[in-house]
Amino acid sequence: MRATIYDVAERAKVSIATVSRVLNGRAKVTDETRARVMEAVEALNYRPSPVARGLAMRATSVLGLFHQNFQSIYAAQVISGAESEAAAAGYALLAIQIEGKEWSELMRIPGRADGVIVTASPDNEAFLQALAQAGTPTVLLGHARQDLKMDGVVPDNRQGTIAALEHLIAHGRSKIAHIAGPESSTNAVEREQSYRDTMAQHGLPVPDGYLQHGEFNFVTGTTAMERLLALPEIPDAVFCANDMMAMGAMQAIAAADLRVPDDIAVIGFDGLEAGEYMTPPLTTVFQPIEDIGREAVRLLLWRIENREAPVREEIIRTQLIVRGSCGASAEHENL
Amino acid sequence: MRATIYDVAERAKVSIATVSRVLNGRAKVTDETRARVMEAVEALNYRPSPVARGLAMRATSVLGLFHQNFQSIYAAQVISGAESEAAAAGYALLAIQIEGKEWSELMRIPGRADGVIVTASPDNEAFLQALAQAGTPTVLLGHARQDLKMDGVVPDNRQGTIAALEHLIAHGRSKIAHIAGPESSTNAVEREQSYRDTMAQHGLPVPDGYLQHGEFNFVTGTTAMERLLALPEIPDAVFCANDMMAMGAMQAIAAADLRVPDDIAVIGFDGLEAGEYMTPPLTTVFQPIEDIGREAVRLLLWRIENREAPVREEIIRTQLIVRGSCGASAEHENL
DNA sequence: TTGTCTCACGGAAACGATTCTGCTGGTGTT
DNA sequence: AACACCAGCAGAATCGTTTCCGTGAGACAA
Repeated sequence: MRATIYDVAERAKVSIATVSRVLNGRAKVTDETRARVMEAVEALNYRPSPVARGLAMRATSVLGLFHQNFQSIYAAQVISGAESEAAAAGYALLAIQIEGKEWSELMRIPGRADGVIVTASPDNEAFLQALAQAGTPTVLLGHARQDLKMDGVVPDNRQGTIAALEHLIAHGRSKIAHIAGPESSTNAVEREQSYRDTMAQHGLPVPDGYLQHGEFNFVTGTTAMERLLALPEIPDAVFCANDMMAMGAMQAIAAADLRVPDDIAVIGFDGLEAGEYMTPPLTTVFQPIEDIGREAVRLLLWRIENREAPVREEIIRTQLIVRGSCGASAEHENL
Repeated sequence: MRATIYDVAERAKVSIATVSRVLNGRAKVTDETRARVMEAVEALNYRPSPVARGLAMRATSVLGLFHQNFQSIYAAQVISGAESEAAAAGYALLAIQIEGKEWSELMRIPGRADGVIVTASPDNEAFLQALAQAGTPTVLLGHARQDLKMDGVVPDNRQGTIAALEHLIAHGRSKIAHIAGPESSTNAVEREQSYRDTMAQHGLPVPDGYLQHGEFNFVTGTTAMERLLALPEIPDAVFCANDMMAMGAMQAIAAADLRVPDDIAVIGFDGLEAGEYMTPPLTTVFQPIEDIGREAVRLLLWRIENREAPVREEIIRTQLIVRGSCGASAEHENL
């Protein structure tokens, strides 16, 4: 079996309290005793039990990350950023997919973690309520919630959407459609609303059918675009709520023997690496997804230390990256 | 604070032992006492502490998943499959990126988990040795290791590679290049070796430069393809060690004003959804990545129950999916 | 009635850490 | 020489469970 603190104490001829002190450096210990303890630790290959420590300290050094499901490059990047940041602070990361689980099932996690990060979504409301009631420190991937005392990390969807649309408008497009994401995504909802607002503000119409919905993946981008292409008046630009759908849309446009950007301009949202290598390269609203994961962890760790501090919301800036697919890249300008 | 088992016992007027019995159903309890206990549990919103339980039972109901890094759709799918399967069995999943960490740092995880899944790689050797020495139940994403008593889950790289190459050969291609993955991936190494073997077996040459290496992502697929296109004799087919690089290669081919599959046939490996929607659709060796994650968890849970059983290796079958990019799709045949 | 057996349940000892409290012996002051 | 003081360490309580062992009460046979 694994060596325990008792084994170490016995070998070093000290009490377990002293072993603990040496390992945590929380109190004065003679150099000589320290050396004896360290020797025993090495010899026995001792590693403190995180579980026992967790019980004694009422803290697990574990964070939980909840997201609808993990089968996307978006989720992968959030996890990657969050895990790096957590590990750097000595925390481990539990990854949990929300989809297909009852909230009561999800509530078995808080007992294992010191805090959790949860993607905001109307679907999660019951779960969030339970978390709030349990007093689990929680950071939302989405807007902060004063009522639940939960902090938030959220990309600037509105600003990003406005940048994309105004860029299209400035370059002469006016029949601009939108392929939105699912209603379960607060980001998608916000981008959709910003699309409506911005179009209205510029006096541009949103004809029937110009607002299509997808599921943030390639194939629903394609099918949504196909619906747009079946409209009586085909749009001259499409703003997509994420890059995967934008790539799917480009595929549908090519399949219809139309050209991007000449016939239809396309702009995505995310800034995925793959978009850069499309033909033409995808213009996109970049959001640093890994940084969002990192920032969520930072905020959560801060919250764990400052339980009573007022709710915080971190807004992550987005940035329009102009490439070929919107018909206004540097190369195009030079033609 | 959270209610403990003592609070429940007090309210139900029973001992904590009885509360434990009721909750775990391990012994006979009167219906009447059971009801009293359950009432108290509800009223106090009691949830047993997984940490205390873990200490008492010497089991955490947590599994660890280690992978080089999580910034790929491949990693996302492994995590997704593993998490689903683990959750179904009542386990939670810790996700840990190996890259950038010392093995001693990684060894802080085993104490938190009942077992771990690790992607096999020469880079991880020291870590694997430490895991074996610690006696942590371990399943490799790769070949089983008799010497370390670790089970393995591995796709049939050889069979998949042979299927892809023989398909190309059967359709008249003979100047077949290979874009391999990094040496840190045992899957990549196996595919590369199988490529050499199969080419040799068919008496086909592998000229200088026909073997290029990438890093399993889009951009290195593009650059590797560019190197192939700069060769004195351009290949008439490229077999890529994964789909992302294959898509990158197609991009490079298009940029050189050559046509897929007419000038150069392309086959990938993975079966990613996105490949289906390329132009032309990507022919690929499909491997069920999520199932690999699932199977690894199943194997690990079995191993935890059967510590002394002989080492097992699960081989996951791959399947060639013929689409447009190899020049032999059904549509093409019908021309 | 007495003894035996079984069924429900209570008591208490783990599990492996942290940490509060208090003891001991050496140093410094007067 | 007497005392206070402090540094360094040991003892023991504690965290919240599970589970072994034991006990009292009731059922049943003798």
